[in-house]
Amino acid sequence: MQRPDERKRRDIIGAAAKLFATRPFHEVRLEDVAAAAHVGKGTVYIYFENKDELYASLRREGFAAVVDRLNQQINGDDGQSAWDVLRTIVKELVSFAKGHPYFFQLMRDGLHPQRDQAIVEKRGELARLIERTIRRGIRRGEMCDPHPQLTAQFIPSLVRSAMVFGPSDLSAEVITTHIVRILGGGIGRKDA
Amino acid sequence: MQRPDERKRRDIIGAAAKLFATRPFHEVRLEDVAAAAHVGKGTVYIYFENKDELYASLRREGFAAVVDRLNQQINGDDGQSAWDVLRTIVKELVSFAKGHPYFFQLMRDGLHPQRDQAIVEKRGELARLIERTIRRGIRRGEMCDPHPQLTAQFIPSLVRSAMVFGPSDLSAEVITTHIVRILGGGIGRKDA
Amino acid sequence: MQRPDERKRRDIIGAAAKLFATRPFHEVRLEDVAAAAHVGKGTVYIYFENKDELYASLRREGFAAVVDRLNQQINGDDGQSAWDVLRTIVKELVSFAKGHPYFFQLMRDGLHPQRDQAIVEKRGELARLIERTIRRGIRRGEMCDPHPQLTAQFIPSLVRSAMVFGPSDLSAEVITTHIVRILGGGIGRKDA
Amino acid sequence: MQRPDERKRRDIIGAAAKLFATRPFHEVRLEDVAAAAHVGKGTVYIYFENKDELYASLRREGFAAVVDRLNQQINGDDGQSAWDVLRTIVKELVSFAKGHPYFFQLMRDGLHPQRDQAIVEKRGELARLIERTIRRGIRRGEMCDPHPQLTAQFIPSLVRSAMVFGPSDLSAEVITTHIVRILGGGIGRKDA
DNA sequence: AATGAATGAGCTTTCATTCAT
DNA sequence: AATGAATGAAAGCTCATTCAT
Repeated sequence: MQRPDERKRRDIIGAAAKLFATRPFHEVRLEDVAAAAHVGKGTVYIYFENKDELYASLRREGFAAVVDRLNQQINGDDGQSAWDVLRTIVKELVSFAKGHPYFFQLMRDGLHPQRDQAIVEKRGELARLIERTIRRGIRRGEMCDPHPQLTAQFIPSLVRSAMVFGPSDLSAEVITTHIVRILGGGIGRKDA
Repeated sequence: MQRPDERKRRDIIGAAAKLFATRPFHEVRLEDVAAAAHVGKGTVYIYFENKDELYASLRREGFAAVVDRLNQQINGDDGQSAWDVLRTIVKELVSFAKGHPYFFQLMRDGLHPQRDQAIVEKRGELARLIERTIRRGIRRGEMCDPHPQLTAQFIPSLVRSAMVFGPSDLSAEVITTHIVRILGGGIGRKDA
Repeated sequence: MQRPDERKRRDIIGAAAKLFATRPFHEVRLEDVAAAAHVGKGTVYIYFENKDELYASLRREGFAAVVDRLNQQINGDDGQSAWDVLRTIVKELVSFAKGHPYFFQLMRDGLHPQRDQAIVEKRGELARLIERTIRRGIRRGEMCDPHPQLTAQFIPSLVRSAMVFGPSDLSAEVITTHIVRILGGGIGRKDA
Repeated sequence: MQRPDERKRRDIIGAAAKLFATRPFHEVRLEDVAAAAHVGKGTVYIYFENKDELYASLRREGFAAVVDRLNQQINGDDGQSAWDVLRTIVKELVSFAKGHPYFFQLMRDGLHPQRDQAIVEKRGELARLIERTIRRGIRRGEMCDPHPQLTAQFIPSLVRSAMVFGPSDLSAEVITTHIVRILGGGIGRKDA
């Protein structure tokens, strides 16, 4: 007697992530997802209610993974400056994006939007995490930002932008540095 | 590309833009587009080859409109500082986004991506226009940016980000100012 | 510009009736119905919501046709005796059953039962029509029946029974006569 | 046909009877049957070849049970009048129908018909048993029926009709009496 | 023997596209 | 040119059946 297999679920999610990021939703046939995950078509329906649910799970879990990773990286040290934390956040986002090109693209999809409350929730969690860091920076006198909430939304977007539209030969390091640089001082002339 | 009734063509594009921005591609039925444009289903096929072409046209023309507007605003005065130009660009992008929320969301859709070469081309045109401005700023000693190409991609993304995920009660003025402010000096502490 | 075609609807109903009576519901593929009606698969969905609805329509309209025919045959003459009317009813039911072997079988299907209110309604209409005749016979002293409502249900069942399980070589006349004979005097010994 | 656990087999048959009588064949999932019988899905396949076979077994055994019961009731006394026997038959049929509403409905299902030869056989056995009684009545001068074969089919149908479509508050006694009454003398006026 | 996870044939249904009017 | 009825390819999904445990 077999038990539902968590590993199989992850296989399916993985295969789906790849396919959904490769082509638009309606061009991904469930049969292909199943084949890519080396399971039967019906098996997908054991682990996911339907195609929409599979897609939503994908995004939900992608967010959760990022947020978890960020929380781990950040929570430990409390002595860090807000800028250290912000750099860590950007660095993690970029590194995650490089490692999971599929997830990241799906996570910032603005067209399958507010439908799934859990995703909105997760996105908000990420945004709040960033916003909190900025506000801490302001309190500590390290930062100055009249709209930290808006800026918090900007940061993942900058990462996405670099990944999706930017030159493909840039390293994670370069992208991270450039984003932090802009946040730090813009692109105005630097004088001594 | 003159077609029998140019007004009808615009009606269809308008209706399509609204629907495509509201729900994902595969949930937009051509029948809905036709109904929203107050034409018959067959009529859509007189003006557009097929659904994909309609979607591509939409995005292509959206880009063209933005680029045209920017070119008009910028080309006139050549005496302006690069910062003036950049502020104009951001302002125009935000204003266009506010006026055409549908177009703008579609134009930055990262999921139906490099398929249509003409769109990649158009997106590139916009990016180059911005990049050129930054490079001019650098040449004139007004700006300092080791990756102007990347920064050029950032700017429309910031606008999109503000529109799609930002608090919905922000005015165009506020958004513009915030983006320019970050580009100008980041969110670091401002000292005299 | 074509208009929805009532003839096409009847074609589909006809083809469906034949198939649904030939094999059980789940063995009737919509594709076969479409083929038998000489229309495309999608066309069926223009005229009927789905397979269940098609089946229900079939039964609904079958009942309506029988009831209509009976009403026509009966309403005219009011001078007739209740027995004349009852014989007409049986005769019509048998003749309808012989002419529409498919409809009749579907109409008395006891397994797709109370689901569709309209069918229950129609079945009730037929039953009441028969019951009314019996009650009239009782009032006129021509009949004697302590449970006319139950007897009214018996009559279509006798017809169905003869059609579905009876020897297939019996003529409509013989069946009608036998049913009326039983109703008239049972199978007890007839003495002068 | 002894099987490992005869009780389990009966559980499955019982659960299946209930479900198959409640909804049409294609809406009964084997999983539901298994659940209702408190066994695993695979277990059903140990006792029955497949779904069709399960359904057929159900009906076959239902018929066998009825026929057995009737034979027991009848064969004993040979001194009885044909009417006594006929009344016993009707009474047993009604009582069986009340006790096994599921079986009885299925046994007269006209839509899954002549497929299974064994069922046709069983149905024929019941019909012959009744027909024989009528013929005996005729021989003894107690009955008069030009089509005993047809009448034999009528009798179980009348029972089914009363069960499925008749008012649900009628007792077995009333139904039996009414059927026998009709067979005995129809619904014509009774004169001294 | 018993189970229920896995499978995929096969069904229903949708919808882009065609085309007669 | 304009329409929407008609079409059927193609997709999602179900569920009878199998089989590893």
